[in-house]
Amino acid sequence: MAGTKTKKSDARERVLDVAERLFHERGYKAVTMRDIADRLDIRQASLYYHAPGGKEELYAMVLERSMERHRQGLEAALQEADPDLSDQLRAAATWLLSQPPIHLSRILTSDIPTLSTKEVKENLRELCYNSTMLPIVEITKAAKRKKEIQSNLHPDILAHSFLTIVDGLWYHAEIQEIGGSKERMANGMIKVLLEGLRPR
Amino acid sequence: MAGTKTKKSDARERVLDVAERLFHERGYKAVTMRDIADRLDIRQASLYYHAPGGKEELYAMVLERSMERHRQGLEAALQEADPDLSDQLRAAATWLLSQPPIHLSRILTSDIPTLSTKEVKENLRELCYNSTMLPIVEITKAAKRKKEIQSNLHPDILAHSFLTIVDGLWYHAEIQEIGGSKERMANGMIKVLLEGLRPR
DNA sequence: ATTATCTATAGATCTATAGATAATGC
DNA sequence: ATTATCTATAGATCTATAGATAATGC
Repeated sequence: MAGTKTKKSDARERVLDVAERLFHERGYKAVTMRDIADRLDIRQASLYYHAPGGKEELYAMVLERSMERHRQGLEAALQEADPDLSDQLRAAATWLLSQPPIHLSRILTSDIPTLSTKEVKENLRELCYNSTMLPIVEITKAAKRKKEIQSNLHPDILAHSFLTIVDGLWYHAEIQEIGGSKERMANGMIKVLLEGLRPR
Repeated sequence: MAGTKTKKSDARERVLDVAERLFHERGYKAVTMRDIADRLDIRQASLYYHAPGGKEELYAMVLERSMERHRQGLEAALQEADPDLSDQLRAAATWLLSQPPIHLSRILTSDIPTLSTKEVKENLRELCYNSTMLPIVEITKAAKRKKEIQSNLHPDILAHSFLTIVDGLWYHAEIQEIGGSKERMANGMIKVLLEGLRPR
């Protein structure tokens, strides 16, 4: 009698999975409730059972779930990795590349701003920050304390740059075989960030 | 009799100005023809005089014009700057920050993919590449030839990363006073890319 | 004649609501 | 009773077309 089925709500998870895929791939406005329903082989109206608040609520649920997953994944990856920044960044990149691309900059500058309620927007923005940027900010701060790195740049800028760089790797990997796997590219970019392009 | 007015078509330029502003700010799908018309204080249908092909054509015209401007601006900035990479990148960043943010990654991964004709998509993608990435790719290649830098990363990845980093500075500058102007942040990030975060 | 607008409107699409139906679990 | 779907449809919004109008430039 191993419980093979429906822990709590199987249908709900399927809806969120498909919605997440589409929202993250195309952006909030480019996805219709019908697109999501079609992929689930259900009727568009049926989505309102899972998200009575409509499309905005569905998007918020999706973003909350995926950000929470990233927060946990990043923190776990960082705890397991060696304490030096190079390994930490590699571990973070490995986690990020094990998941679908976030498109963080689009989420922050396009998707969230089109939502209608100020409060939801602010909550989601903060959630994005805490889940993706904060973990990276923390390790750069720690590295700075240990004199491992030296920079007068604001840690937020470093963290944001790191995340958008990793996001960008998906694009290159899709467009053409540019030279190796995403993970190799990530390692190369991390080396650049730490050692610089100029020969030492 | 200094010709103060309408060189060729004043109205057309105004339409493209407003459309560019909105499309680049919010993304293709989040902007309606009505949004654009409202800002111009004209009727929505009047836009079809300037863009008979409709919204997609208007977007293509906007993107073509703005990419062409960036190509020229970047090339001019790079020619005037010192030949060493540090100055070249600073000049590029200064130009980019003198213009509204491009949101290049969103254009490439969200806006262009939602267009309907394959040919238009491919042309616009190529135009984006040639106008923004190619100039940066060229200077990194030249720097590599001169042994100024050393890296086995694909130049496209470096160029793309550079552009999305600069794009990201707008976000930080908007959100809160993080520590200085965008130009200062750009210089800081360029220094990181060249010298690395680790103390030399 | 050309340029740049307008009004009116068709047709498509999209979100959302109301209420019915069927299956499962107590 | 709860869960998860369905049908039918209202209402809003959005793109696009047809044809009229007014000003300007030859």
